[in-house]
Amino acid sequence: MYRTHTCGELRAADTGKTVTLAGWVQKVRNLGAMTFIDLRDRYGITQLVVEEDSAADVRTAAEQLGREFVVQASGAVRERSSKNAKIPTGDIEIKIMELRILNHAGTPPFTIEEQSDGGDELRMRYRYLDLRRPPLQRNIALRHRLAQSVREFLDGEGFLEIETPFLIKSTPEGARDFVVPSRMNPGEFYALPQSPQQQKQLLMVAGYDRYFQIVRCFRDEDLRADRQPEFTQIDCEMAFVEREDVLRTFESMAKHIFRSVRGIDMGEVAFPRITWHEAMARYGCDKPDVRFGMEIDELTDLVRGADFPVFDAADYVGAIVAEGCAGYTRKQIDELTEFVRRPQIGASGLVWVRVGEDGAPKSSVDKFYSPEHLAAWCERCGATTGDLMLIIAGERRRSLNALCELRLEMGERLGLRDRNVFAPLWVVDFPLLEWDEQSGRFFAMHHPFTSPRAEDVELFFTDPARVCANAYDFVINGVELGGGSIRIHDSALQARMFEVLGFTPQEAQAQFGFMLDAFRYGAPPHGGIAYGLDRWCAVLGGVDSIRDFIAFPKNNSGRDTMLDAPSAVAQGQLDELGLSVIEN
RNA sequence: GGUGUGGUAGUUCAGUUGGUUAGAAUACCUGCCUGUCACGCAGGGGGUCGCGGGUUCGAGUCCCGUCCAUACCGCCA
Repeated sequence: MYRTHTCGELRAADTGKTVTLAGWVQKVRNLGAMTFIDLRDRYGITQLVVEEDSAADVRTAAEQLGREFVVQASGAVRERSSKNAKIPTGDIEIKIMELRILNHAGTPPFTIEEQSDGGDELRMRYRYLDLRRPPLQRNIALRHRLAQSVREFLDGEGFLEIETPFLIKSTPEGARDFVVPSRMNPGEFYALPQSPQQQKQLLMVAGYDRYFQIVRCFRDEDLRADRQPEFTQIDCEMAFVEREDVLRTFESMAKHIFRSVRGIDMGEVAFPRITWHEAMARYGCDKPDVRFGMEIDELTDLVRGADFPVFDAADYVGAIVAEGCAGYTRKQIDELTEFVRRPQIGASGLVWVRVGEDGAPKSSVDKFYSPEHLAAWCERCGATTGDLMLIIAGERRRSLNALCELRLEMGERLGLRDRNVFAPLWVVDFPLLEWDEQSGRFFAMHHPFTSPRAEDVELFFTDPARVCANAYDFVINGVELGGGSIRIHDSALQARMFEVLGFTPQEAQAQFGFMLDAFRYGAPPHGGIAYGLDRWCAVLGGVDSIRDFIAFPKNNSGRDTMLDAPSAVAQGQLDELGLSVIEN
């Protein structure tokens, strides 16, 4: 037996026990006649002591120790003469009677501590060392608890966890597929699933009316802090349900998760819902952070005809009000102007109105607008004494996006985005289709199996651009944690969808024939949702990046720097697959 | 594909207007030390300043190119 206890569990009550611990040497403090060794495992740190009266072989072994050596130590638990309140085991130490070096270790390239001194790149290359650090261990444990909590809840609701294949068929819609060449079928390729969408719908046809899977998904697109080429979905689907059933079920799941992972009781009240159009108008984006107000108000109708060319030329003028910010200095406002003019935000400028102590508004456009004008704007936006109104004008979509970013920035500056506050929200009634100028065709905003709202089905055959989808996104704190829809289960409606998307019936049959066939044999009404497990982790952990919750993530270029993947393969492998690589 | 930021000791970083032998902290090595827990004290070793080119009497510093990392935009049904 390598150990009787872990390094995190011994307390003063264990005094006198003879124990054996095993772990990694965190630190050796040699004071001459006595040596203290901090022994670490994932449960904690326990102090070991070697003294002058210790056996010679113990003292010899202790002298050889270096950081991250793997050792086994036996001895008696005793109370410390000077206690350490910083660690849970700080009241005791182990007087070593036997010390066995189980393995030597080279000096690690960075310190294995709460706060490491290693940069991202280095820690990624030595991920197994980074994973020894307590913050990462906590993250990985949080991920585990989340997954357990999900299984617990869904199992209780009668969902079956069913595995679906990773080697499937490539489809041209949506994100790029990772493709896998087939040796037995030269010149042909599998694709890795972007999600098990089709399979889960087929499971509904197959009668498994409540399905879920915690499943890896793959998308060959560029990465972000919250996007990895392989990521994990909590994929769920239900049959014989309407939107309301799905929202209610998964609202309960969200509450269950918060309770079991964070100990937060979100109460009985239903999560707020907002339509997509409303979200765009009030927050400028489809995943609003509703931890704070500062909503957008449109001023377009109030600003026309005052010979201010910028506003007259704009097809949209909108504003947010930063409460109590009338005292912002020229420098601070210049900073905000710089912020909204950054290319990725793309506003051309920022107009401000300050409401002074006397209640009189002053603005950067006083030349063009009377105090009455400004007062009308203030009334529209609800700006009162001490407030700062920030106005952006231009093309509608772009200006709303800029206002959205500005709102988030101001929320951050004003401390309104507390990481321990969670504001969940359903965004519903997304447009079904998006017109793409470049290719001159519609694309499904969600995916081509998304059903129109019942009331829009007729419109779908006459004016598809105006149709709303029976789709919903789950958003917390401005992060899209999941999305889903009620699916099409009617083959005529599905055929119409492919027609609108510009597929000929032959193309639709070639790509999705198995779905269309299946729908001819009794598809029940069904719908579902898929959550990003990694993003759930990040939100619950209060951080922006999902990488710290993935044991072995990819870097920004999609590389695994530890494995050095992707990499070239041997010519023989290529020959077998009937592939050749073009050098450039 | 694009924009911003960064790349100097094992590591985290500083490095002025282009000017002597490129510094600090930490880690590492050696010695001393009986209550440390960021142990302390004394000493020591450690550098292709990402790479290539250019300007210059002289480049870590300026210019061009390139690679890598990172955040974002495009992209992500």
